[in-house]
Amino acid sequence: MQSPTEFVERHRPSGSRRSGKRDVIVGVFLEQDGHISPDQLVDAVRARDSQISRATIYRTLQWMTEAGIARKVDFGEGRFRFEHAYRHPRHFHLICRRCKQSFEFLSSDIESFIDEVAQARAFQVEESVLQIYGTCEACRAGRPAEAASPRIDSVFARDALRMAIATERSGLTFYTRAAKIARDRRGRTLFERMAAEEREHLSKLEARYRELIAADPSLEAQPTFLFFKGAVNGLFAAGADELTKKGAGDRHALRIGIRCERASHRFFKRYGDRFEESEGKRIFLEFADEEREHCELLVREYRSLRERERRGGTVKRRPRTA
Amino acid sequence: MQSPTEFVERHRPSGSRRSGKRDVIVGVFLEQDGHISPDQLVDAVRARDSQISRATIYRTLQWMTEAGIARKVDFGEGRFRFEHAYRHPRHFHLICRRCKQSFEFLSSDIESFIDEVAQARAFQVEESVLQIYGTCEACRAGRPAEAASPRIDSVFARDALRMAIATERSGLTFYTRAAKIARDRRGRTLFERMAAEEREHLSKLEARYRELIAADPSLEAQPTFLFFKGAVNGLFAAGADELTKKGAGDRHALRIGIRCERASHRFFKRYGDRFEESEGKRIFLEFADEEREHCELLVREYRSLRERERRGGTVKRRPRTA
DNA sequence: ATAGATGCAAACCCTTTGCACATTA
DNA sequence: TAATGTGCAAAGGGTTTGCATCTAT
Repeated sequence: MQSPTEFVERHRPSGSRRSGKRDVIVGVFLEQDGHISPDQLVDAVRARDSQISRATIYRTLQWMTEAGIARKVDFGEGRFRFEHAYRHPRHFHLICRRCKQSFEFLSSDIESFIDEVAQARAFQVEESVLQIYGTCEACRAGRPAEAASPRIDSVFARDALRMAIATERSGLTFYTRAAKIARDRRGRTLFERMAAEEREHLSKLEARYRELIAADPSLEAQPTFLFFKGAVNGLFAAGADELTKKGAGDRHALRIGIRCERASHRFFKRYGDRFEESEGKRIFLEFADEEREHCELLVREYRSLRERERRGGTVKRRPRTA
Repeated sequence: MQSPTEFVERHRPSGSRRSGKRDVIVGVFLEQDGHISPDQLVDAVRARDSQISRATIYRTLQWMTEAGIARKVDFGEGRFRFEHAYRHPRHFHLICRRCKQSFEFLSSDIESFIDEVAQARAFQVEESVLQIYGTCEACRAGRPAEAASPRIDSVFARDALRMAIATERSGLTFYTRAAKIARDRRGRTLFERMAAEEREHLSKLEARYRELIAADPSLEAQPTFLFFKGAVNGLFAAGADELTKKGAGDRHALRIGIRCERASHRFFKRYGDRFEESEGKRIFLEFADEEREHCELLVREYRSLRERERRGGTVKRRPRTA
């Protein structure tokens, strides 16, 4: 796992010189969590070190933003705030107007609809900002603001795992059902093997999940960071439905499987790529890899099945290029 | 349909006095479309009338915002912009960073996921801001910015109609299927009647749609304003699916129908209520009313069916309160 | 030696406000 | 007449910048 220093080094632009003051500012900034205003940063920096000018802090904020170390956010307060990107994926915000606290989340569902809208307009998206203003639970209940949650990084990892697990589960359902439905023995064997493999991956992912929770038991109770309802439904669950509806043959089932694995791969890959270095990112990319392997396996089987059909003359339909 | 003057009168707060200058500012403001900055408004106002002080314009903008005539928006430019609410529902924005133009849209899909996220956090939503930054089609193609589209009002009405039509269609499918499946004659008759009614409403809505398009043929080609994929799938389509899956009996089918009509009613009512006075709002509310009537009809039939079952002793299951 | 970093204060931009004056109910 | 609205200029907050000075490469 990447350290803050490595993170900064990786982002440092080539033309720029090292400077003690900037290092202090960047260091202090990375220690903050949440979305701080330049003023807050000035206070925090001055607490640690001597007299650093406000201008330098503004300049360093700009420098960090350009380097990708900081993100400038605007909560409509008439001034900007900054959040750091270290182990901190882009996200949306729920903003309490009473206590000014903000809560972060991501939703692959919302993002996929955003993509859809943009596509309908042939609009090329660079950045999406979603801010939900209102009153948080604590404020409505008259309770004091809650203690800061653990670093978002772990919550993100937790949800990435949950997402992978949910996908793996729907995959398991899919292959189990496919095995039951399969007509020829070889197809059944493959599907059973896939089901077994999903089961194995599943237990690995679950073990990893338990490990994560064991390392920090408070993690489990943290509110969801990554919402992904449609994502999972859209992957294997829909495929499993399709299986039952159409009374599909083996080859058809294979095709559905390939489609699902491919969609799943693409999904996890895309998400993984989008995020800054983090545990969640790694989980996504690893899972994307597994899905790619599954996909290749199915494709090989599909080809071999068609080959056998052709040779054995048992071709039921017109040969079609996948 | 409401005129700008009526609109302003309806929103004028009781304590405030009439004033010629304010009237001019409000008038000029309502003529603008898009999201204008105070500076732009100053220019526009001064072009029409004498010397109105910048301070007055700022004060009037604040006055309009409090009165609900204007909405303050923040595109992260370090200053605010204002858009008027006259025949102009709240919406989300696609913002082109190159030409600074912004495109408006709404998505019931996104909004329902926002609700879901908020609910998971027990967060009470007051306002959601979604801004998608990027490059618009015209800019990417090197074309000049497109001519201003017709007033968003008509596009909104068009999409409200499309949405109602889509819902009506899925309702028609539902009742047609229900009629086919129905076991007893009376149930079949009811479903057939409902199907006929949906068909009639459908043709009315379609006529209205054609009328709208005839009044302004350019309307049809306008990009979607209101996205509603999930909404329609979530209403009758899911109900129709359920019918086939479960091989439901008449009573069950009635229950599903009631649930769908109710969901549909709630959906259109909620949206209608949320919008400012506009043609789209009216369409939503009218449609909500129709769905409520359907719902009542089904409920009456459901009660009578249960009554007959009880009297005739043909009660198949435990009597349960709906 | 030279480009980049820093401090200071002034400038900037957008917006709000105090106060005297004008206007409306 | 009493409460609002208007103009002017000044103040306000947040942010950027010009310029002299310093410092890392």
